[in-house]
Amino acid sequence: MNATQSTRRTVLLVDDHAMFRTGVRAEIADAVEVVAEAADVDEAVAKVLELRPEVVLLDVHLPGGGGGEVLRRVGHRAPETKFLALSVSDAAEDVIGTIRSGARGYVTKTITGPELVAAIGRVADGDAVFSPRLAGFVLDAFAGSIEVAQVDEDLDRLTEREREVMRLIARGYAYKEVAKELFISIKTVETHVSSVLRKLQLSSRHELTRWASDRRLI
Amino acid sequence: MNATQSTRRTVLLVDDHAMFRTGVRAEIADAVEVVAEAADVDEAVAKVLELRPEVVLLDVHLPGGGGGEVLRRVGHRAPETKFLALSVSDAAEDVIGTIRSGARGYVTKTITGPELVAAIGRVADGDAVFSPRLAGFVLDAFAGSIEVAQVDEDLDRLTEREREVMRLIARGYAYKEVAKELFISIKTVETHVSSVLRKLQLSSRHELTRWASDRRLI
DNA sequence: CGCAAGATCAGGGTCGTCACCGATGGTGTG
DNA sequence: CACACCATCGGTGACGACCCTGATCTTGCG
Repeated sequence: MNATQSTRRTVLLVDDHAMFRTGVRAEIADAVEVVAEAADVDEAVAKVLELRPEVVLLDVHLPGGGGGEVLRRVGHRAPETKFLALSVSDAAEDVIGTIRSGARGYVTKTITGPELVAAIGRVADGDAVFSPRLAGFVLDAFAGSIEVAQVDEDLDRLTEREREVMRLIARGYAYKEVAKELFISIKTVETHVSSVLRKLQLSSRHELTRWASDRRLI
Repeated sequence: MNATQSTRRTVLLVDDHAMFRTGVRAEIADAVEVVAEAADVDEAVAKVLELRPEVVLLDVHLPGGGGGEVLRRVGHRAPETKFLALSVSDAAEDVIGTIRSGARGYVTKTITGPELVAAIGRVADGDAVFSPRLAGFVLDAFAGSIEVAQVDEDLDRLTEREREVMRLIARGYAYKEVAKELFISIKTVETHVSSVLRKLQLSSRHELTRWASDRRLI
């Protein structure tokens, strides 16, 4: 509400649509300083590290992995930078996922220019900003620890034994350790792992780790 | 911001200090309708079920179990009622705990009358309301980094670069992918990984995954 | 009973992982 | 200016991960 008008907020604008970036910039340029724009994940990562903006306006659906990927890659390396997700989507998965990655706010693109400026200011001050409907998602997920709708069809296709092996592998157990843990031979572990990788369409145990990590299965 | 001025919000005021209730009522009575007051958990539970107020102003420290107890007992039975915690405490445990129980907002008693009225309106509209400093607690906790107090001496001994590499390896990235990600050669990645494994006294990338997994670093 | 599917195991091969050896250049510090 | 520390690379070799192609045994089902 008060804020400083002399030193304007520095903002990085990340969206894959140039026209949208132009529109946003026109709407907020009077109140904040748009120091740069980025059109994909790699570009966004580089610009954040280079310019250290106070706030990053981040589109959720982005070439190269999405806005969440940007957060995972530079969020920890730019602790002073706040991320405000700006998306067309109001789907619970997108909202929750983005917040889990570390975003400080999430507003939809139906927002008006002045509202966006206010949101940027609040996020920069350390507050959290959500469109009214979206705040419910976050608090529900947090309070209910329901884990959203993790109905993974891929996971259902695994057999019980395969899921056991998968969990241990994803947590970093060596084949030998899994074998000892489950009282089976290394060769059997290999077979199960191969089945899991094939069913999940992955190509290595490392990808499996990332897959499980992304889904909070470990 | 807009809200309806004709049909005023119905509010239940819960606090064990009569004088404080009187003060709050005086501050907000012009803008909202305080339909009742309650001084302890049992009374609050009964009033909520009887009167179905739109918003419950809930003190966190309350005789009979605290504000969280009220939420756990009637929150699910009064889905239309929103709970706004109003407390002297700004301790992270209180904030997180109350939100976990289902509160839609949390403000400290340093708030002014008009601000409280605005907060009541926002909560009633489905928005989440937090004092700026408190929002950080909630999102940090939600993002899974509650255990930040895990000042691992081992982790401190890693260099910045080593931590970056470690994080990616633990998440399942192949050496090749880490190299590409950090713009360095595979050989350098190997060197860093070796340093990390030696410093953490681990013997493989898989043990590193488990190590990081156990510490919620990924 | 015939048959499918899951769990168990082996041999053999490719490729990534990791340690041990070495090297260079940049940085900060006594 | 030495000296330590860090980040960056290269070679070699042993070992594990992973795939492919087999196999036996049990369980459930029409």
